[in-house]
Amino acid sequence: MKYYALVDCNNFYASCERAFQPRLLNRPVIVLSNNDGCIIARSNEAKALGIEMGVPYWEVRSLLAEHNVQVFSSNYALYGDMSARVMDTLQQHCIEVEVYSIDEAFLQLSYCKQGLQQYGEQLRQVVHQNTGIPVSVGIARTKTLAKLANHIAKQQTPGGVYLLHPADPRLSSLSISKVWGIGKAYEQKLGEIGIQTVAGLQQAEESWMRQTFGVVGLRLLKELKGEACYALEPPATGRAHTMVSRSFRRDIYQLEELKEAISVYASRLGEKLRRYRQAANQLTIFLWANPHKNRRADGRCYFAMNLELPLATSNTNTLIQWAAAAVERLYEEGTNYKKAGILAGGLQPGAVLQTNLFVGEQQQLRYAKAIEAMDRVNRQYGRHTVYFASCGNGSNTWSRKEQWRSPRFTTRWEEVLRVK
DNA sequence: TCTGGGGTCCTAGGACCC
DNA sequence: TCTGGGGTCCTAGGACCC
Repeated sequence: MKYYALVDCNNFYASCERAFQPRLLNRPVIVLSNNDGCIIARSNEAKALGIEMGVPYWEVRSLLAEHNVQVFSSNYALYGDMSARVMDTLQQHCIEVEVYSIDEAFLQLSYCKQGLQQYGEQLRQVVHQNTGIPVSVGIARTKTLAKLANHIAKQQTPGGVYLLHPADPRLSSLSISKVWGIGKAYEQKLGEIGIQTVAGLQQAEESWMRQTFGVVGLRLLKELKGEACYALEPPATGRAHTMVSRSFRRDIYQLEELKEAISVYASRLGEKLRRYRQAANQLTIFLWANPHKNRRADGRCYFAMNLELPLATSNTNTLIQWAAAAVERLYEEGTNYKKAGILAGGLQPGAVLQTNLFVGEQQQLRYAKAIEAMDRVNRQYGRHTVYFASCGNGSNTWSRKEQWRSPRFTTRWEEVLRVK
């Protein structure tokens, strides 16, 4: 019989902060989103204080101060590196691993000879030993059930490992909102016809699920009943889209500032594309007016423009030109813009060198070399060491806040932990 | 004052074609 | 007066995920 395990890091970002700062142990810790806007990770102590996920920071500032909660800005360099260490450890102990997100992996246990429970406990121990990150392990016959098992492991079992059978009595009191694939809308729709628990949902008619929630709903039901519809995914060969978008620290009214912002985002997009060795055929540039304080008569918030590029590219210079031109056309005076972004689609592999009648190969080669040199310098000395003039010199007043970022302990020599 | 970012998949509906 | 039907492709938008 084939089994799936879901290994999920507990309070991942908060645990990463703790791994290098023992003073944080047993104290409430939270991590904020970009722009220090919302709370996106909480240690158990912080959860116990009633601090909810996704809450704006300013709403709970006094509560945080009152309980001496330790606050951090997101430090993605640190989290990404810690994630890689956790995944390496898992791959050393299981042949079939699907890295599902930065803090989760599915394992397929068909060849596991030991007891499943014991195997889970060993995994937990070795990951903690190698990385300092605590994980929970859920095991079941389908991925959807393994996700649920992991939820139970976190909430209800001291050992952090749970083996779940489709007929487990705990499912008759477990809310459907905990099921992987059921969000707010589906929870409400199911609630309207009296389905609130997982056990209740397991009784639903397959034909009704198919009709009401499409193939996704049907698969979800089958998985809950123990019939596997999702296998381990092979490693992604490349994303379909790549996006860079950011909120501004304050509303922007001026075209020049918007163009500067989109140039910075286009530069980041170029870096991403080049890192994945991809080139984009299509770009979507979008602007958001502030939805919380909309100053427009028509109330519109979203403005976007699609572009087909004559040549697939990952060249920053080209991306900036297209993006800035799109912003000029989208811009309307008097609108308070809060966010902008750039999405690359139609991605092709490699394609560093593209020529056409107007830009000769020699010219392209020179561009490519210049960009390559720029990437190298920025990797070594930090982003924004070399940049395009249209991106401004970084002294703007719109870019994000990052007040409490911890050192990048594992990826920057100058920030390595010092032990006295 | 202050409200995240980056993805995927599916479906409905329009355009177009024969 | 009577005014087809079925297929494909594309896009926008909704739902979900972490």
